[in-house]
Amino acid sequence: MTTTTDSLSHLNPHQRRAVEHFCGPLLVVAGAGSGKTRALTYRIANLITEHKVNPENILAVTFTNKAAREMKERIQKLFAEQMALSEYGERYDLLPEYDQVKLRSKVYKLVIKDLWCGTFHSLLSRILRFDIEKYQDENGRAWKKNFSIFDESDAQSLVKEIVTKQLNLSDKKFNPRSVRYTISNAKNQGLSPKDYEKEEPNYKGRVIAEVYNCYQDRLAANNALDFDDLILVPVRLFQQNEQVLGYWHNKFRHILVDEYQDTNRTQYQLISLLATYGEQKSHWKWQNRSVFVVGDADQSIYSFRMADFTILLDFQQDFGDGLDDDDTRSMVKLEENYRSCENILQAANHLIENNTQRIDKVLKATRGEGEQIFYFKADDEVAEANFVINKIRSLEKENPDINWGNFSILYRTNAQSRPFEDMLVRNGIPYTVVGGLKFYDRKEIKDVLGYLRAIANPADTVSLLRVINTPRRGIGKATIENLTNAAQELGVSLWEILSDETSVNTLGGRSAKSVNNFAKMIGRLQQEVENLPASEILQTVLDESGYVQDLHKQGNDEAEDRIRNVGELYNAVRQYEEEAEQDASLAGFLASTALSSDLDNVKEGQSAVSLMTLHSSKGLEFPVVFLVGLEQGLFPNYRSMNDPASLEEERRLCYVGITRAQERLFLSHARERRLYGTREPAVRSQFLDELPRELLATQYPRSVTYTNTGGRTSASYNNGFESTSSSKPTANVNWQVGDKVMHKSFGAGEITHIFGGGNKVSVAIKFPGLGQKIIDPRVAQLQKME
DNA sequence: CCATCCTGAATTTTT
DNA sequence: TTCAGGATGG
Ligand SMILES: Nc1ncnc2c1ncn2[C@@H]1O[C@H](COP(=O)(O)OP(=O)(O)OP(=O)(O)O)[C@@H](O)[C@H]1O
Repeated sequence: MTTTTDSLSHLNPHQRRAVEHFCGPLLVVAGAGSGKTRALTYRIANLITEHKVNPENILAVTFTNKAAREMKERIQKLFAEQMALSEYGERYDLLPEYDQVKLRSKVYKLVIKDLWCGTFHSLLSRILRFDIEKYQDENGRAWKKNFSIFDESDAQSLVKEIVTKQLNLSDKKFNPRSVRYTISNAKNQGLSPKDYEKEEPNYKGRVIAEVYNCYQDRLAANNALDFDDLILVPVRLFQQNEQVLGYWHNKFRHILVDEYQDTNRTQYQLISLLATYGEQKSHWKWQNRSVFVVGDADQSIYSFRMADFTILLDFQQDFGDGLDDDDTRSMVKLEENYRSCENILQAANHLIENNTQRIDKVLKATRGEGEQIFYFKADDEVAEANFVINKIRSLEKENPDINWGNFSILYRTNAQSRPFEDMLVRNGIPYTVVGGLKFYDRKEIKDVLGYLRAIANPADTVSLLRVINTPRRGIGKATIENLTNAAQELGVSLWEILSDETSVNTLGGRSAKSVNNFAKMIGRLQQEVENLPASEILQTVLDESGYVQDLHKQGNDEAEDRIRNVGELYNAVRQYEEEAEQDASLAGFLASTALSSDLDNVKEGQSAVSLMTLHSSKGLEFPVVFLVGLEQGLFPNYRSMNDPASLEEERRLCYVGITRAQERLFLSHARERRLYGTREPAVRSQFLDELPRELLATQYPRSVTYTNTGGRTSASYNNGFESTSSSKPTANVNWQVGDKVMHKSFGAGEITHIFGGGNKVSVAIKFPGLGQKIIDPRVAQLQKME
């Protein structure tokens, strides 16, 4: 028995059909947790072993870099397991560590290295490093292969500058953020500035088209692309250059796309071009070629970024045989859920049925009923956090085989993480927040990357301006303006002025010397970019720019932090060089930083509670999930409540959240929430009412935790649907030294002393991280923990 | 040229 | 509440 058939035993018959699919189009549709991603992963392995497909002919698109990494690891493991049997006649996990490593690295060289597996953005940036110089846009703009990738804040600053400085418009009327958003949407629909103007033939439309046009000019002048270009440029390039398309069409014989419901029109076009060579359907050739997509329309949650789940619904017509479900050979449905306990699954299924824009699906449970879903109503966001962290503590304590990494807290907006973080810190529980401020978005990191970008891509004026006087070198606004103006007058890049000593001497005034020194440093490194490894370039930048020195001089905690972060960046470069699958160049590293998301830092198996938005949680799973902030206006978000389609997307988001849970699900909301510093009353989310009541518990069926001897449980655990009176002092309890207690604002602690007796008791409690406090249990709300 | 204080806007979601 | 960007004064 070969291992392929062995691994097929990890699949149900429908999955197996998907996995064994060889040529032609195939759509796998199924609800959450039905093993779509697993099917896709196994199919890659199966193509290679059973059908002898060369890994370099496979293109696998995932939604996040993390998903790509995990998929590659999974495939690596599958092959290592297979080779362990064939070469050692032994199960992989029984081999000594040394042989495991040897096998893994062998598999890496043989299979993984050549596999093109990543997000649309990272895969296409790789393609562009090869071929972008063959591209020209409709205005003759062109790019070189050392292009920079501008992140969202670069893009927004550019738009702002164009609106206010170049076109002298009011940024009140043309808010740079929303203009940038509009441009981004246009690009994601494949519209050029001219196309956009045709679509919006009014004043505003004309202005935005004008900004868009200038924006593209500026990008090109900087030899830079934004995120949207990474998709759009390849599509245009493929459309205008048959040879280039031919090369990639020929290379990628088998294309696989995960989370297909969240692709947009340009991404779809790209897949379509690669798979069909842009030919009419009647000319398509499927010999040794396939398109395999998996998705779930009910989990489409990225329409704000122009994702369009009708692309998934249309797959059968676009690529498939278009036959109905009973006769089709180009679609497989998976109907068993392997992730969640039945209660959780039922709640999710019930909720999503409230959507009208959907096709009904079957999703059956394979796991037991599980515990009831627990619903909690808190007084405010602090009490909500308190509830969640208490629960986490007690579950962790009760179950020896549960660790912090099994918990996740999911919310609608990043801003909600704060109270949970505070409470986790207080309790000394390790946690990771995904999203919010990304590592590569920190000021010090962006500064240092600014140097690297200016070195890799001299045309990158944005980066040059960022670092020319960071740290301060006495190059002021006036000087910079002089230099920039000169560049503009001459129609050359800023760098061409900077790098010419004479020009700088003429224009630079008193700071000419500083400018020349700066330019020499950058120039020297530009010469070395081809010869030196990226880490060495970074090291030189750090030594010569004075950046770290300047931080040392500041000497405060914040500066210390920054220095450490810069050190982290150095490690990241080193790691990149070591793993350097493909493109070990500085430009390659810079691309990876621009495209990295915060999720990528969350390593499997690290024992820390995860906090993230519902959007970030897509595709993940956790034994215990807390879905928090279920309030009207927050979730569903008020910006989505007036439009039925948007409301349905919010509901899908809720569906995604619920279906992340494997064993336990806790839902919570607050009656009052701080917003911009003021307290606002909050109403429970309609989504709570859309769940089947009988599945929700508001108090524990088996009284495990939190029961006071005095009978009544703490106020918040009463009939949760009624309003609760929760500021009730603690009931009469016999306190003892050593008791573990929970305080409303200080969190968990342990009693170290008892003072007085009878009615006049006060207790000393030691709170981790807060020290010892003396508290009157009749005033404070104190709960005894089992 | 640079540090500090003050004002007003911001929170939907992200590759 | 937090933070970026502008005004102000050294
Ligand atoms: N045939 C199977 N037998 C047992 N467990 C399975 C099987 N297929 C998948 N699983 C498990 O079920 C869980 C969900 O699988 P997977 O992530 O592939 O589902 P999915 O459909 O991609 O989910 P989502 O829609 O949420 O992205 C995983 O833990 C996976 O290991």
